[in-house]
Amino acid sequence: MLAQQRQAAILDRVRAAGGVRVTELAAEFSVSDMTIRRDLEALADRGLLAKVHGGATTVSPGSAHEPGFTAKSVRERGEKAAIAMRAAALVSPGDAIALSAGTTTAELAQRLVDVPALTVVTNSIPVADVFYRAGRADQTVVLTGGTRTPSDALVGPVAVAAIGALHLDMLFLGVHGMSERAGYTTPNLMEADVNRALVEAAERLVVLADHTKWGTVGISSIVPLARAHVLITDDGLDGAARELLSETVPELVVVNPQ
Amino acid sequence: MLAQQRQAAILDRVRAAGGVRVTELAAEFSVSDMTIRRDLEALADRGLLAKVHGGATTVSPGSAHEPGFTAKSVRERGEKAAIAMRAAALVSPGDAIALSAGTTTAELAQRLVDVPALTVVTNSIPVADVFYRAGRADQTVVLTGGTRTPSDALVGPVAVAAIGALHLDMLFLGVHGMSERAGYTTPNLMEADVNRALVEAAERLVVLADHTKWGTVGISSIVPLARAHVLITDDGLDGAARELLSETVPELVVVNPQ
DNA sequence: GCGGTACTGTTCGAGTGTGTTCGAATTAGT
DNA sequence: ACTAATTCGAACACACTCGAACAGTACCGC
Repeated sequence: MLAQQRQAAILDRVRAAGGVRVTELAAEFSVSDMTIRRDLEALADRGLLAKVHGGATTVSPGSAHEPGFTAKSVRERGEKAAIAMRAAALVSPGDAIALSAGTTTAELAQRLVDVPALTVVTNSIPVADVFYRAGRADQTVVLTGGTRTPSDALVGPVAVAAIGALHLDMLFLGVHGMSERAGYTTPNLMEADVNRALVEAAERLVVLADHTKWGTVGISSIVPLARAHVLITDDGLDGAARELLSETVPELVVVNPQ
Repeated sequence: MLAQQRQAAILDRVRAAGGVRVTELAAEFSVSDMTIRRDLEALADRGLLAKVHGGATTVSPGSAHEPGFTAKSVRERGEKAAIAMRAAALVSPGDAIALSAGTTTAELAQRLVDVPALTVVTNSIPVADVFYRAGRADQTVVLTGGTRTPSDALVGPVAVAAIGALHLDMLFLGVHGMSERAGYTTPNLMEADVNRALVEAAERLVVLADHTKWGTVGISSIVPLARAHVLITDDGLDGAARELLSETVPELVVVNPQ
């Protein structure tokens, strides 16, 4: 494989998943850690991604509000991966599902590309990209319309209207915060609108939220905690929160990242 | 084997695999590395691939197979540029316009990123990308929803419905073929639907078509020739066609590339 | 025959990419 | 707060790749 191709592939992965680890990439491409570091450095020099300890993340251009991909997000990748893995188990061949925008759902998308006859609706360009690149003829990917946010989500009345005409088996919703009072929240008003439309369009709501989301409150509420049918989180969640959630959400799934 | 044939074969391989190594090709065609390098250089000079250390890759890894992107199309690049330049002159600050999918409209998009307060509706991910990368706060870019075609256009009922709710000053429509009998055509049934919806949503229709489109008939008609308010083409168009078009289309603009 | 042109192969010094080692820096665990 | 485990980047060695220059071959028109 050419160095150039490897770098392009790395960039794709960063864009799709929000972050990558050096060791992961080294194993995947069968090269040394040093080579991956040099690739990341080259890409970072061109401003295409941001190097952080342990790997790299997408460069978040001036989006101070969006709790963007900092070094932290690379560390949390293990948790997100575990959550995504568990969520993927809920999907069966032939299902029609929706995926919201977010790094966790992008991670989930990568684990769903092999599910036969899947229909996927999403407002996230990176998520749509994951399926598109897989190029399976038996899968249908519908991108909602709308205007683009800094995090590559499509929002606005066009997106809401497009979703309103659809009906789906299941929605996998990635959120930026969850709390007892505010429910599931996001830092973007328009994105909350779209997410609410997705919730309405889906039979079942599966929320994906690692433990760091607990206590975080974004400016805009999507739906109350109890509206989710399933909440998948990780075991970093403290006991009190776990108890509260297990009483509020019909099905609370706590995964153990390794 | 002729050098020409070898270069064509190399191009095929690059397109199919996304990238090739010099040493691989040298072994396959039983020629020296130097010869392969010279082939790659010749192809790169024509913009058909990108040379990288160790081999070559497709010029834009990610954007899929452009139809008939042969050596000929390089000459057409100047024509497309001239057409796009002329089309850009029709746009004023504050306009709300639509751009269909296609290479010519993508070219036009690049010339519109500096127009203040522009609102752009498009079903082409690459076109949306052009504006998004420019990142002007005073411009609004709306991507229609839908499923993705191999040429990165969004099509289907979702796209048609999204467009149905919008009203625009002007549509710039790139077509794959035009003929007296079939009108403006495209090779993709679903894309024709979307294009027709765009035509309905726009006050004025500006068709962009270089002279090679004349006589080409795609499987699906969009609208008759006379439906366009303006047709912009280049001076490679033969006299008979030019006469016919000038009698059919309200305004025929023939640009001169260079 | 001759000269011209296009294509190819060889040689060689410079450039580029990769893996390894190792000490410093950062992070995780208790 | 301290220690153990990762991770980082600089430096080096090695292999591969590059392009320029030169030389050889084949084909063409005259």
